[in-house]
Amino acid sequence: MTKQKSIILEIINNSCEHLTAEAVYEKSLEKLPKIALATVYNNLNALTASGDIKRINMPDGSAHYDKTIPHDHMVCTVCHKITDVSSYGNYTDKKIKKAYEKATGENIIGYDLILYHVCGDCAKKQIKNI
Amino acid sequence: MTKQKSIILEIINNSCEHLTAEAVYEKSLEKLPKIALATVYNNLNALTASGDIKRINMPDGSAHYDKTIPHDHMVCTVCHKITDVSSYGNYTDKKIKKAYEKATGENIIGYDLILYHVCGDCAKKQIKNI
DNA sequence: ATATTTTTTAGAATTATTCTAAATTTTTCA
DNA sequence: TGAAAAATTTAGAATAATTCTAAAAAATAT
Repeated sequence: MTKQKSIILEIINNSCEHLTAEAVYEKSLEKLPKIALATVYNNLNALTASGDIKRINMPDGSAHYDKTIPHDHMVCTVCHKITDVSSYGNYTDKKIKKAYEKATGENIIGYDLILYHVCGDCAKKQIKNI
Repeated sequence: MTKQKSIILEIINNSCEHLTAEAVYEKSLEKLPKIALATVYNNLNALTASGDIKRINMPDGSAHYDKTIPHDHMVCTVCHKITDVSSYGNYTDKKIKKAYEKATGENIIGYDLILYHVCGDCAKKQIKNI
């Protein structure tokens, strides 16, 4: 575990946002002004492979990095804002896994779920434009 | 609806695979030897925007295009093979929407679900390697 | 403490995708 | 129908995200 790697992990674990590689790079520059962008990519890949962080792929193809505390994402189809959604409180995740294990006969290790909605701000704007 | 557009739509609707833009381009060359890669990208974007096809973003960041008949995807975490999973037979999709509408208080328009498993072939190989 | 291995750095290279401007095709409607 | 307008296609240049390379630095093992 190098300085670079631990700072990158810390940045992701301390952020409430869903950072892109570029954004992680910019934040890491504040702590390590000499860090290379390639190092950020290396470590994001390594941390994703080891399961310490999670990569989420947005519908527009952009990659964001996230903590591993299990949760789902809800994306506004208009402005693309990402909101975290707990997948725990209601045990939905266990239900989903069970339903799909039954349907497929496979052992479901995990899943990624991205929900789509129109956020409050965009809904307001849409009403105005009618 | 141009020749190019309709051929691209046909390729995606007649394929059982999950084609990348490049793969769609190669298939379309068989029918239209002069088609430009940019035309393929233009039309994939247009068809996605109009809802005639669907773009799926794999965990490794690669984009694949798919028919719009609603279904989910199961990806092998070892070889990344994609398998279609019906989301209809068991009404799971309605249940998922309802559960998350209750949890978030939002109107859920839709969702993308990617399930992870280890496929039969990879499971066999893993056993051998122990 | 020295050798070996791993990681970092900086910049070049690659890949996927988008942009641009001219040519072509399609659509509009007089 | 046929000219004008609008939209699409083409080819290639441009861009952006990511990976690769080779040397330097840091970490780890002996």
